[in-house]
Amino acid sequence: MRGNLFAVAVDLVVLTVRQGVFSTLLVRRGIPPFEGELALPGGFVLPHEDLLDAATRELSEETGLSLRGHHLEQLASYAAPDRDPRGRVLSVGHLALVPDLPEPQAGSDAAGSAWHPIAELPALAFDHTRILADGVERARAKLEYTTLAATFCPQTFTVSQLREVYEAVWGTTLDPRNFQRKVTSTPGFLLPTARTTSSGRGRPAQLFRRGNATSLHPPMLRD
Amino acid sequence: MRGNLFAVAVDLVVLTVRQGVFSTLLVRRGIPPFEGELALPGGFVLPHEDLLDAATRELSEETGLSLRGHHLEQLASYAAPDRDPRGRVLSVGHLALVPDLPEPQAGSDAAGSAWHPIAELPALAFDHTRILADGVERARAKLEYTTLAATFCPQTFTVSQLREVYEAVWGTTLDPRNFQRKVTSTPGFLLPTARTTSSGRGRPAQLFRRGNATSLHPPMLRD
DNA sequence: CCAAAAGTGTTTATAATACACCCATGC
DNA sequence: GCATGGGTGTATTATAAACACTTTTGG
Repeated sequence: MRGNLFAVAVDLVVLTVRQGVFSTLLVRRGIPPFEGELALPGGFVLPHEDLLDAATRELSEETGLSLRGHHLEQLASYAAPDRDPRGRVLSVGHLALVPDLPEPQAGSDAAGSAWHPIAELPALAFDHTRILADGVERARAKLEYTTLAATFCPQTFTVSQLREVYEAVWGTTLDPRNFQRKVTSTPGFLLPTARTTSSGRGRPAQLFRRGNATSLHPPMLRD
Repeated sequence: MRGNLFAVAVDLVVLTVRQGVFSTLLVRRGIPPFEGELALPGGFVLPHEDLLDAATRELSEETGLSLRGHHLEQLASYAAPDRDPRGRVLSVGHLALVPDLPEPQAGSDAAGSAWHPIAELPALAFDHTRILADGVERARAKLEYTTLAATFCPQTFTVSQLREVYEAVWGTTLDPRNFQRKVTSTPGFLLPTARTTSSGRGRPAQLFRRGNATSLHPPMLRD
């Protein structure tokens, strides 16, 4: 085997919708390089570790948040020769879509972490601005023709909550009545629950769980 | 920097349509491990090399084929701890979509290479069966909602040639008349040329070049 | 003239949009 | 009762599919 060795890291684009705002999780770096700057959560892969395991572990270590039961997929790899001042580092970007989680806690290598609105992003360390942009683009594209929007909702949710996800991610407004028909008539998108919401004004809404369908024909948004 | 070092390789899923058959390029390995078995073209990334450059170089070295001017994109990374008997190797899979190219030539580390129909694939070395399956799936998905089908065609081509690409990749038949209207009425898909085909039976067809549009609304195939 | 492939027009089915309307609850 | 959000029905419009038909070449 040729001796051109790389360090391999994972970085995470963790996206959510909280209070109607499409947001991502950023850490304040506690160690060099880029100490004190904002970055995606992430770190090096261990010798016998799988990539997805590494992503889950690093997020837990740096923010205290667990990805158990939430959507996690590989995004892309970034390997420009000069992307890390420490040497040749290939980073495998990951995309996680989660519901509104608890506030993150500071952990190893991170001075702290917090949710930031996608609409007003600061500059990030390394090439993380690009990785984040790729993750946001992928998330928006996937919402369009899959049922992944429901991964932003709690375990049970109403049609309105689901609609607010689309509206937050795309910055559009959708007709509540046509939206309702669209999602309830798509087989496998929503699993009906016997329960309804009791809180709030107006007629109580039915609660649903995520269905097992993945693809969405036709797409949710037309250009 | 922690000392968990990986070798990094690139592997290529090179797809084309030749004589109406959706096909991929495979090499016969000339060195261990898996010597003598079929595999995707690929190899290790050099110390200061970018991933796309490495993919282009390795394909050229192993098959003599050039990707200049053709579609090449990153597919995904594969890093299961035991995927390579030589040690920890992360491979970045790539997807290339090319027109009907010349026959490949044997090169370094490869005893030979040839086009194989996607419909009747042999077992491959390493986890290359999985990488190839992911590449084919991605290509099929992208044809549906992008204008990438034209990357399988020569520099100038007719509407019929383009239709044959869709039919070969998906194994369906499409109505030539509706297809014609669909692609010619999509802005930026096809750039008209002054020339027409002179060969063949029937009315000569107009020749087109690839347009600069990328996305295709609405998608070409409905489920 | 005939066969074959290119390309156009028109009808029909289907699906998306707009929006009027009714329902169930809190106050 | 009335405001508020949930949910259904329906007319209109846009789009896709089916297919009859015309065009232009080779033999």
